[in-house]
Amino acid sequence: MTELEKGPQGLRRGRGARERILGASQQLFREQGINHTGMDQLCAVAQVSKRTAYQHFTGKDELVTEYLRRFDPDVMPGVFDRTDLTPRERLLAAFDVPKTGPQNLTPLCPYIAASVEIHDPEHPARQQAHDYKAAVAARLAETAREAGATDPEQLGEQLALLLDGASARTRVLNADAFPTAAAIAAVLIDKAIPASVR
Amino acid sequence: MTELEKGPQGLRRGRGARERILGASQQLFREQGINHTGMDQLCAVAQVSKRTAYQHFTGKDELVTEYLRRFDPDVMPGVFDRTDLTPRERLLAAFDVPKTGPQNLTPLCPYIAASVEIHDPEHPARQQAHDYKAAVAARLAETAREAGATDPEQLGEQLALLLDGASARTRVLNADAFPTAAAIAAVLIDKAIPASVR
DNA sequence: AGCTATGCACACCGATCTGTGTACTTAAGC
DNA sequence: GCTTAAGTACACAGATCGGTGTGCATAGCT
Repeated sequence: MTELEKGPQGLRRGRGARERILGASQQLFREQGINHTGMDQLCAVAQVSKRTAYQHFTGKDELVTEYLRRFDPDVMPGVFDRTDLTPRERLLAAFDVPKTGPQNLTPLCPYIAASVEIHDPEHPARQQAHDYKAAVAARLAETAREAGATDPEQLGEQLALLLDGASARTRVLNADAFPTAAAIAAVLIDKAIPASVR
Repeated sequence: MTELEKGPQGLRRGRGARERILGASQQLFREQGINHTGMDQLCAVAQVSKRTAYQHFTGKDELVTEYLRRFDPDVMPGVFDRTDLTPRERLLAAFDVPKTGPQNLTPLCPYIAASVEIHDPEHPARQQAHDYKAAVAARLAETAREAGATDPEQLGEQLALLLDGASARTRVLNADAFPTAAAIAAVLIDKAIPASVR
């Protein structure tokens, strides 16, 4: 993808130091948060020297931003590409998120986490989070339109809010809040789609 | 309130160092987050020597916990004590939160912020957050029962999720998400209260 | 072989963090 | 005036933070 794979001279050394750094970021930022993960530990997990890390990224800020950008290509994988489901089923499938965190819980959305951990609203990572959340709402609205909703944009924004609420609440309460959100979603979807379409 | 106001010997010195420390916490933790607020800065704002701060609190952890505990007594002031409103109106009033943050936005709920900033689920501050959120849901459920909802507990949990979603989403998008949440709430409330009661 | 880009190991910098040790000051009660 | 509790000022410890400088090893291309 990047220009690094085919430099003027080869660079097969570590077979992708950048990948390992971003992989370690994904693991550590999720497990311990962004602020509590030092560059030393991150480089140790990535099996990369600190010097190399700072040759790939100008600083931790850029690394965090790139870490968030990595989720962009696949906005909610396993939801919108489920062509075997009806649009309505796809909207509900968005609330069936994998529970890969501790206590068999869904880990906090990394974009919410970053937006809370990083206080500066002008930080590029915050911008990434903003863009991603807007993209999710747009995808939901698009699917809502397919499902025949009268006001797809509104429904998309509503469902997006439910997802964020479930994510945040799951973290605070240490209990799965997505079923509650899904129940609300079902109500909103049924209300937004006129009976004639069903 | 505390045993400090009337010690064996007087202690009018600073007229409540503890209060000033907690006041500074409230301001700084909100404005810059918990992790990005050092004890030095906090003590400077509170006009208290660092030595005194550590005589009132065993450490920053205890200070953070106490800072959160301070919100407990008044769970959502200006909502549940509005006797001039019907129970239904009170439920909707919960979404009419003051916008005291930057850009005329509602600042992120301090309990969500603490739950994200503090990674350890066993941290007493996390427990505080858990208890508070459970208390809010209980209060909402109680009011829902007054309003005649068929399943008050469910409605309370749903509305609590909406509040958390609005708070988190406002932070991520830098845009007020509470109107959207209030619209959903209105739908849920109307659906939960049988027509015969209205 | 020689050049060059990439990466590593390791020491190191300055800043900042939580938390303490020490000696001095102030106010209240006896 | 003496004692005692509370607070202050200030230096400092120990750790960690993000980030750099330096010298050396390695791999691919020409």
